[in-house]
Amino acid sequence: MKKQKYKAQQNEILEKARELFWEKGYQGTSLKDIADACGFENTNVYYYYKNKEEILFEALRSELEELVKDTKQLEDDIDKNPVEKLKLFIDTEVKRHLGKHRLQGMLTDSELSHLNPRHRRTVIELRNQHDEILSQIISDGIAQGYFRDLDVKLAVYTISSAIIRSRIWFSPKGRVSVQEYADFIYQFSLHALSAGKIPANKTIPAA
Amino acid sequence: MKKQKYKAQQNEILEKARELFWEKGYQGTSLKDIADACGFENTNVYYYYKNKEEILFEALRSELEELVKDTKQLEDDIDKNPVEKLKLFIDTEVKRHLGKHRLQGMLTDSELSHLNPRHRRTVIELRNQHDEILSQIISDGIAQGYFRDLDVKLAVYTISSAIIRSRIWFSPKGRVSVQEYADFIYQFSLHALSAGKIPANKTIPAA
Amino acid sequence: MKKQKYKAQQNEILEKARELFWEKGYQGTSLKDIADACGFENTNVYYYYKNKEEILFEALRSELEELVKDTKQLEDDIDKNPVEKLKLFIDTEVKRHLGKHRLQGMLTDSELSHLNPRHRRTVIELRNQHDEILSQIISDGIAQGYFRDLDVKLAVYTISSAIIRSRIWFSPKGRVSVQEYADFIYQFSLHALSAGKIPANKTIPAA
Amino acid sequence: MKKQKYKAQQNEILEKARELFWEKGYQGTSLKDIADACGFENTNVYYYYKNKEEILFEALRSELEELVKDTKQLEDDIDKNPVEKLKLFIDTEVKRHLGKHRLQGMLTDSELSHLNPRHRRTVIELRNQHDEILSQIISDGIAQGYFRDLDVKLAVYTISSAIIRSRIWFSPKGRVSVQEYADFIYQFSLHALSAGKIPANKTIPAA
DNA sequence: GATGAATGAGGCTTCATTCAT
DNA sequence: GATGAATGAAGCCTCATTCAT
Repeated sequence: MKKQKYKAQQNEILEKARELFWEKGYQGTSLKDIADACGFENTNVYYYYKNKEEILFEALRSELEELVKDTKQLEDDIDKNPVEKLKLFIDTEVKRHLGKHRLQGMLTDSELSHLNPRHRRTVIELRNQHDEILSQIISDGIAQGYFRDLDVKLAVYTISSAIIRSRIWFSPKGRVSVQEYADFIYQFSLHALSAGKIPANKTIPAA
Repeated sequence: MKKQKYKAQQNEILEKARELFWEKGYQGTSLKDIADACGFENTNVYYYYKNKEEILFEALRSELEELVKDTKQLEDDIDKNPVEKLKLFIDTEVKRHLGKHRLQGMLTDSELSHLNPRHRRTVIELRNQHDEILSQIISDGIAQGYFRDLDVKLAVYTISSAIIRSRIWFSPKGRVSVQEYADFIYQFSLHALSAGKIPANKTIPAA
Repeated sequence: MKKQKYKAQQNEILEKARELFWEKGYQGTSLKDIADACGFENTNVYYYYKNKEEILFEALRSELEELVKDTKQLEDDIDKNPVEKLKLFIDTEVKRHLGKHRLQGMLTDSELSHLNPRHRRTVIELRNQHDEILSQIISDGIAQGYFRDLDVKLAVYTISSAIIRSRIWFSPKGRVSVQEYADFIYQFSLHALSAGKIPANKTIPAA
Repeated sequence: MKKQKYKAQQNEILEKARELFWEKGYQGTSLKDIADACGFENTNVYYYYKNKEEILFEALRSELEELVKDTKQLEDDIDKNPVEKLKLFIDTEVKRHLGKHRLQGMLTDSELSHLNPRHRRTVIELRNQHDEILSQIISDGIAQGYFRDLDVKLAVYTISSAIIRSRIWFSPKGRVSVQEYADFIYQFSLHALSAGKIPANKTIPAA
């Protein structure tokens, strides 16, 4: 039971750290910022984490794991066609990134350099797993004639970029809702990928 | 011309700073890093720039100005249709970002917060100018029936995101050349935007 | 009481800082000087004070408050005539400035410019309060015929100047004791102020 | 003739330095401040002075020499009695300090520590000479029965303090003119010094 | 479980000064 | 006579981290 409280504290630190890391970057966030957000002192953080780098690592790892978990199930779902899967994938991702319980992290780019080599490998491995899911969807889509024959890797990057960078300009109070944005990305990607013309059959979900 | 040497040094500092800012971020780059890259001491940088923030500002400003200058001419070009303009726009941008004389910056996102208010306004103004060019192309394309009726602003963000983030994974020595990547983005965007089916007339440039 | 130790450290820093500020001026005193005098490292000072300016402010504020507190009681004392009050005022001030627990500061002049506006206002307000006490004594003395009719403000400045600048040349081991000096200033001022001749009645304290 | 221009430049530097030293203190004034005030570059100052300390020394020395020169003549003037001399001395000093061609310096107190030992000795020697003049006037006054028997040294310090510190609060545009202030100090000092009552004979100059 | 107290590394910046031109 | 270019010392300050309690 003691351990539960310990874990809970760890999680609170992690959550606050994620918010701050996203807002101000890893270097722009001090341990004091994190501790302040949690309502205790600076030094208490060290009771829960070895150092700042470990917090970053846990933040990245846990977020990526959630992302992978959420989308992994699509891989083995044989009841859905690639277009449906694309829609679900994008929906899930966008909501993860922009929705109420928005992921705070995915700072995987520039912040990766602050990880020690072992941690860096772990995170990259997770990111690859994640990319692989979308990759598989697109490959299947091409094989089954839904999508045109294009460079799958580039397509994955392009779609991911749109989703990740949306955080920069998206405002929850803005003109566009999360669902609308998810639909937009879906439609945009679908048109971009689709073979010649978009088959107008009912297996293709409308936005 | 004594001043030329001064300007040259300023430019060298700017260039090195851009590389470092991109690699390690603004906060992750120390003045010592910049000075080391230039081969002189720390403090000599202050002979050329007032402070670190000014270096960031100049880095962002000059790059955005180049970008705007490069694409601005498309705005008034009445000999080209929106599809052609889209291709040229993407080509120019991708090459600027990934090509030999690659821009080092465009850190416009998280680093914007390190600018003082006046500088921030200037940079945002430039970025808006830049976005406006692509925005106009797409609007015209819709009006003229080339593109389907979609949210122009979101489309601009999406395409820009793909281009900007390409820096993260693109490697000059990789499988894909700059031109190939530019073509990919063009095709991807064209399919994403195009009205129902892509009109097969000769005014549409192939990749 | 954990807080007591904290306050004690703050006070030690303040005291050392005051000595150093007086000796070498605000700008001439580095944080390292202060820390060295306290026997710890540079950075530990920031555990107790926000920055150097705050130390200066506290030094000035606390000294002026002591001074005001010491002399404020004279204002409402109806059992003493202005001449007696003048003697007490000068006695108190001189001892504060030169005595065993000598004030280290009163650098109120040139150092005022290093305070931020809010702090500056506070210190000036205190200084005015202080001047007002002597001012009132002299005004009363004139009204009651003890002193000749002169410019009260100039008289306050003149007497204060003599007291404050005494620090520059006064040496505790010198020819003149603190009490002797206080007496001198009193006699000097009394002669300077007194109406025509010094009334030889017993209410006038000898030096 | 060449030398004249050199001297002229030296003097301009000195004058500007004095103004700045007085305004912001020795440490608060940078060589760039001085050079800016003179309209040339930083480094050019070294053509005229060995270093910053030498500028301070020259500033102090030249001012004190002027002061001494102005008042020295009083010493041997046998046509004036001590009271007249006191008036002239105070008049000269106050005008020097506050008048149109106001001395900029007399920073002799805290700034003395920035001088090297040799320079410090020179300045102190000059200051003593200066004090000696006033000292002699007062001594004579006592001997001749004009003044009461008091501690001459303390009297000199007290009067000097009033004059020097007047710079802190005196404003050329204020309520009190320079002449009025000089008169005030004279009257104040005269009353303070005078023997018993002020002899109402015509040898005593009115303010 | 958490705080108090202190430290050392490092960052940005200013500035007196030097040397070449 | 004056500027250009560069440096090294030093200053203020932040911050991750440690250790004792």
